[in-house]
Amino acid sequence: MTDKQILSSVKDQELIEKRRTQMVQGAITLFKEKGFHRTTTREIAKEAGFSIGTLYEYIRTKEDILFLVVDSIHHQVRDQLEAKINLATPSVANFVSVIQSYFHLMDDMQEEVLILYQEVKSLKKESREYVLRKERDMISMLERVIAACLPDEIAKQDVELLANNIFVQGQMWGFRRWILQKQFTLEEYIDGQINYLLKGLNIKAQPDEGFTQKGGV
Amino acid sequence: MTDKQILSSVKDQELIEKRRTQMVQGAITLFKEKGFHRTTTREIAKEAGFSIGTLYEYIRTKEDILFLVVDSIHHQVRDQLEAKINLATPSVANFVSVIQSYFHLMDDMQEEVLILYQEVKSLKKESREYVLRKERDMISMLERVIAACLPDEIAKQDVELLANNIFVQGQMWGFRRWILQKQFTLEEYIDGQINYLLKGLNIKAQPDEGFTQKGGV
Amino acid sequence: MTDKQILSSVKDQELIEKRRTQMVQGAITLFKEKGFHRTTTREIAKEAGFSIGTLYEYIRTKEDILFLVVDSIHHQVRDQLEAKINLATPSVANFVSVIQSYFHLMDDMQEEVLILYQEVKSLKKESREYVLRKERDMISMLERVIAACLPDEIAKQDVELLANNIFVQGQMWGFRRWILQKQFTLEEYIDGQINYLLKGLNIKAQPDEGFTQKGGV
Amino acid sequence: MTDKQILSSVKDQELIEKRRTQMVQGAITLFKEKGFHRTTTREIAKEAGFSIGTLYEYIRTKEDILFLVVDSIHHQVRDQLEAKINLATPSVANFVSVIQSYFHLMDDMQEEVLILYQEVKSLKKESREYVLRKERDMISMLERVIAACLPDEIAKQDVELLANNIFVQGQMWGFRRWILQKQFTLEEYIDGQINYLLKGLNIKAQPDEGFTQKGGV
DNA sequence: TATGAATGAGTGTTCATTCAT
DNA sequence: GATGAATGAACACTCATTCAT
Repeated sequence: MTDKQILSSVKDQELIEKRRTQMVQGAITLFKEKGFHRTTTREIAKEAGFSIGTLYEYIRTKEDILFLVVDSIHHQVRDQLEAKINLATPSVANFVSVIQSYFHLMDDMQEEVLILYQEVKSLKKESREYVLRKERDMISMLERVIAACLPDEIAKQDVELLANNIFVQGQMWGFRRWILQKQFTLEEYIDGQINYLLKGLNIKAQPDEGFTQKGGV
Repeated sequence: MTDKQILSSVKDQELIEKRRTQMVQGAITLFKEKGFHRTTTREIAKEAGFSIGTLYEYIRTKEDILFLVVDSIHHQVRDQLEAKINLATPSVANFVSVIQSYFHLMDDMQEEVLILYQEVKSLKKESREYVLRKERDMISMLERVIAACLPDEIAKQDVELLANNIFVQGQMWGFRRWILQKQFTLEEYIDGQINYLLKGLNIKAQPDEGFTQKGGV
Repeated sequence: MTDKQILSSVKDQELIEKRRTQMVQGAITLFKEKGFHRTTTREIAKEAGFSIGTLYEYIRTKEDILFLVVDSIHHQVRDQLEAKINLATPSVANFVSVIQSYFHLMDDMQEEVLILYQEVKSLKKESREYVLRKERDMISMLERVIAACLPDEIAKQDVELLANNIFVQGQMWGFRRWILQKQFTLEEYIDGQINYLLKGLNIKAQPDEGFTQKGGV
Repeated sequence: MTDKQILSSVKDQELIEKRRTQMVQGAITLFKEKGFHRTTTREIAKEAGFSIGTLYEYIRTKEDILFLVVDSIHHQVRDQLEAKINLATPSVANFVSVIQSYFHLMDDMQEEVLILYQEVKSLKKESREYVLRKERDMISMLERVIAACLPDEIAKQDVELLANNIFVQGQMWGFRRWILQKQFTLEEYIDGQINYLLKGLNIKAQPDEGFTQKGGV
């Protein structure tokens, strides 16, 4: 549904998907290093493994690449987060576990998230709005988890604020790594944040164990 | 101390300061609109009120301008925040008041803070580290306020985490305005955040009033 | 005889003719709109109803298409003009009628003639000379009509000049339409031109009627 | 008054004029050879004697160059023609002399006139209309000459037709040179055309001399 | 000190043409 | 014979930076 918006001269849908995946992977690699503006379409083509002419068979403008990249990152985050959410038997432990997974995910995708933050404003209005809508969806996912697991304790507006805070605290681990990652290990950071969250909600944390799952996400 | 790092062909220190102030103001105006990469040195010179030749008498490269801009924004934030901090008689109310001031400040400087977030990575390593050091200073200010006003209740690592959270929550109001400012007024946002902070610290909020000062920052 | 000069990978002569006809029709449509240089081979293929690969099975270069187009236009003009010429019983009325037919033809083919004028110089020397030879043939046709119908009154060089003038005045109706077609109807234009022609030749025009045939060409 | 429409980053008006003159001369040289589309902006810059960057200080787009070229050619033709027109004591001889001058001028400027014919359609609507208006002015000049010198003999619509015919016959000498210049010398061509003109107007040509001035234009 | 014209490497993008399937 | 994905040379245009005045 996404990719249809980006026009391609090539007709074979599978090929389009394959080439765009290559393109996006190459672009992400380069954007991490040098950002969108300092990266050349030629460099992206080379990194993706095909010629500049071929690149432009699958997109119309450089901005299209940025859109595909941003969209792809969102998809990854969303899909992986969704996989962690199981609201069959909602509970505080359930909530905690989702938050932990989300923080680990943000750890894995630090640099991708940085791209999101730094380059979204380079998109044209329409694409930007599309992307922001996607982000709202992700926050909604967190809201649903909160509402399901902590049902009676918290007003609608508080749910929203909480979801936003969690969302940003996860991203913060990555885009403020130069300070946070000197002061905390990931586990410490997660424990600390969850601790405050629960206390702020007047929920008792289990006293004798950290919240952090041991095995990573 | 800052400006000495940026070389200028001009000798007159006062003049340097004056021209750079013009230049930075022009640049900020333009960066808000179009970001660093899409803004031309010519445009900056024009906006500043002098010629491109003159511009280059006071800097060496376009990146120098970005550095000056980022540095200037930091200074502004820092100075205004410092003015709000009075630790003569530390108290919870005192802490709350500083946080409120900081949030109002972040509201005023939304777009400047956006520049910080989106363009710092365009600085060369050395400048970037300089800028990040400045940011650390600001977080330290918050840490000092926390440590002074809430002395016994909170471990060192928690202070750090808290300071970072507050710092980012303030910035978040601006750079996530497209979602937050649809859901909350500034006062609601501030009240909500402070509420959680204090509850997370097991401090009772005064029951019969919002925390928000009425008269703006 | 023409098409043999343009090489094709395909052997079947009928197919060649069919495909080239499609190609030429598509190309003319596009050239009218945007000219030769602004029209893409891809666009021509699409307009012709087959793929770019197929297009190149029937020609060698883009210029070949232009040649085919120009040649085709010439053929059309020539064939239609030839059909109007009947020198069995030559007379002034006969002459007038041919001229009228020619002017009507030029009216019908305004845009095609424009292509001739604007793009012939884009042909390589050899093709250009071929095309110009064809044009000379058409002028010769006019010369023959003049010589046959107005035999005694006019020297050889004058015949040539006259033929050229008539030829250009016909084209002029199309390629200067932005001015002529505001000032004259086609009938007025034809009458006017023929009037001068005959007076310049000291031939009396029939006093009580316009020369213009009523039923178009 | 013309050039103001083409924006330049350079402020010095004299310099603009100088550089644009260089540019236009270089461009004309190249357009004669290869036409507008096959000529590169870099080639124009080189031919003009400056860098591609400098070229773009004086224009915005390649089309601007074409406009300047077309406008310059028109100016030249117009100015030179105007210099030949002296209607103080109008007479048939006067008329003949202007026509002769015009034909000689068209001979001198054959290739420039070709550019006019072949490239005007590459201009955007607005510029094209501006150029066509200029051309109408030139035809008006011819109309005025005709009306002044041959006052009683010819209706308004006939004046218009005549002016257009003369105008095109002049240009035709150049853009149909491959045929005309094989059949006629310039003098023969001029004599022939004027001869028909006058006969068509029932004016007696002086019997014992050609009309052609001996000394060229 | 101030100016602004000059520079040219670099960028996004196009498009005629090829060739494996 | 037909297809259309791949190619890369070529192009118009930009912009940070310099330097003579």
